[in-house]
Amino acid sequence: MARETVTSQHVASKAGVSQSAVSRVFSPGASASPEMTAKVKKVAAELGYRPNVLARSLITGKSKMIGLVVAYLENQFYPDAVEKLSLALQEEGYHVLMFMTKMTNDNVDQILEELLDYQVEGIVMASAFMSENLTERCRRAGVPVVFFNRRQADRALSAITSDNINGGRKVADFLINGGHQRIAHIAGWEGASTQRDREKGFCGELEKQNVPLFDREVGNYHYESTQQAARIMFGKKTIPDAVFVGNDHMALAVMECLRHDFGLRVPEDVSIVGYDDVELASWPSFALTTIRQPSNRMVSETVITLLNQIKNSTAVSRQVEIDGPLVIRRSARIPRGWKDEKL
Amino acid sequence: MARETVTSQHVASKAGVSQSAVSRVFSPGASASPEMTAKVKKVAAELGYRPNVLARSLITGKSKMIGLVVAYLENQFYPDAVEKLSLALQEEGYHVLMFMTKMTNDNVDQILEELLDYQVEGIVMASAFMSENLTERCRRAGVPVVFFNRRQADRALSAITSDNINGGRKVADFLINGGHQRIAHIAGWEGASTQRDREKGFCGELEKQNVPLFDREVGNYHYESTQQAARIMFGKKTIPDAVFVGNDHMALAVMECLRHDFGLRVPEDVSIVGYDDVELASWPSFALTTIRQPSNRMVSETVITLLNQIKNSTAVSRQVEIDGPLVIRRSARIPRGWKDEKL
DNA sequence: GTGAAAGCGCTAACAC
DNA sequence: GTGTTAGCGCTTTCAC
Repeated sequence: MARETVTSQHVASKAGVSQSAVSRVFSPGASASPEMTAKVKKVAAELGYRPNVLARSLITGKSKMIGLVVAYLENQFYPDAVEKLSLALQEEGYHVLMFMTKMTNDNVDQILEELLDYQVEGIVMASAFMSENLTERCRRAGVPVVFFNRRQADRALSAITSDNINGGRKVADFLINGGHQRIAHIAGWEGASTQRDREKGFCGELEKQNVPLFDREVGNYHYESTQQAARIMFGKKTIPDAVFVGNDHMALAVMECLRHDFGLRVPEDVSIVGYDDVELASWPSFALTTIRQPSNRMVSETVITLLNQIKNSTAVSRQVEIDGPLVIRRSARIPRGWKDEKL
Repeated sequence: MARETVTSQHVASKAGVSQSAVSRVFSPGASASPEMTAKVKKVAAELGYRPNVLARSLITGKSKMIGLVVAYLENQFYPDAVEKLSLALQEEGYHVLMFMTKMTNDNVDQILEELLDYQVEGIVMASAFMSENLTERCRRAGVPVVFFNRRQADRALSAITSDNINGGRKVADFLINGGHQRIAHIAGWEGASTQRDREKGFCGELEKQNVPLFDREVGNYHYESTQQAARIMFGKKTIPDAVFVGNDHMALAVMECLRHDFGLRVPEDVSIVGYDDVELASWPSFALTTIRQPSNRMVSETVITLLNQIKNSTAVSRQVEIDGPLVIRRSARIPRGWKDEKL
């Protein structure tokens, strides 16, 4: 396995032209005559030459790489988003340098330093948190950051989310109108803005309509912890007749637990509402009523925002909140005469 | 957002040392006195200097990047594997440049060229196919390729899979012993070695035990196509009493279809067996009997194989097949007196 | 142990 | 349009 790198110099010598001529032939904007182009491309093909992107990056200052930081792929919403994001960026000529991290911000800082070391032109943070210190570094390095499905307090940072507050509000209204008496909440990780906003909207609407929150547990976005939370909540003497769960992934865990551990029926005994509208939510076994997060639009807004900031360093940061509809299926009792437009 | 790059030269001037001294301080193996190290690190921290990995790569020939090509993240097995692979490579100081592709090999060739342009040190192909032409280019470029969950005909290429033939065989034996009379198969994409091997083992064992294959359809690893396949198979006058489905993702699609479209019970009316043992398979709603693909071991073998070939260019390619157990749950009738060891 | 100098493979002025 | 020249930011001889 001899690493026999073919350089532009090799092509140049063999074609009897200058090295920079070869460079021009492979540079989209540069000027080269048809004959030159033909001759060089021919020799390049023979030798199997392709420009070294790293060397190019060094000089242009454009690596054409985007750093993607993602915390966990367990929740189907993320693989789906990662796939779409990756394809969209490829479409634009960018490539994704991917980093996994844990939800807690232990090693995020280190990971981000590494990303910057690779001279990425932009960073997408999906379900991960970033310290003040780091955001400052990114700013100084001129590397724009877009948060996907998370807000940061810092308005100087771009963030693309669904309208989580309004989503939570919709769920509360829907459940109250469904005549539920004991409405509970199982929360995701409280460090996430997504969770805080959904709960804020949800509880705000309950309060507004003078309905107390019957019970509350935390599932931390994990299947096991969520089932444990459900076992505590439904192991009590009086149990909720409706639960708003912080996302679909947890909502499904709750449904599994209620049906199989407690023999409860959904929605006859308990109504369940989730958030995200992942693929699984539509499976007939679950038919989960949920708020849709429009991942297509979230991804395209992310790409637009990021590329805009990359290309135009004076571009201002954006906080985009995309409204998502309540998708009514069978996991929650439907209010009489309910019209979707009501929301 | 001024892109104010801090170079080793800046640090050198401010610290009053040579540029190469700064380089040495940041090069793991190089020799620098404690005082020098302290002085340089101090100034570097003040300036926020970090070495430019791209420039380093250009000279060392080591980009510390691994290309990962993945076809679809819909099947939970892959996000799980990608997460593990990414973490394992990060552990070893490598980073993942990720490319999404379509299952058909339309644009894989182009994507691979782009990967090579980025000077990746190795490539992991997960659920994607690679043309002869490209494998040759990778060989010439000295970039080792490891196939994950796919074999290639070319023995010069490394491949890590589970023992799919034996897995298929186990399923057939299990179903026959369960007293099933009409055993069918719903296949994944026939272009995948994984599919061919599983079916080969499955049909081979049926034949050996003189049991005919009752019916066969193709689901192409997609939810929709699989449900369509199931509708055809179960829309006939006589239907199977057992189906081996090409992977869990499809098996779950079949279960949903049987239960909700046909009102059939699993396993009382039809036994279902899948392949992979994804997280979902263990959910009580499905309790899917399946062959486990040990993703942890598959990932670690992938990393070992790849890094070994990177570090030692004379390292020979490996084809690793990891045996996975039959995980017996409730989706398929269990033979009387069945002992796991039998397999 | 440290500095000077060369050069990784390429792009981008600059003359012609 | 094309060749010449000068670097991008770094590692790596090579003297000292």
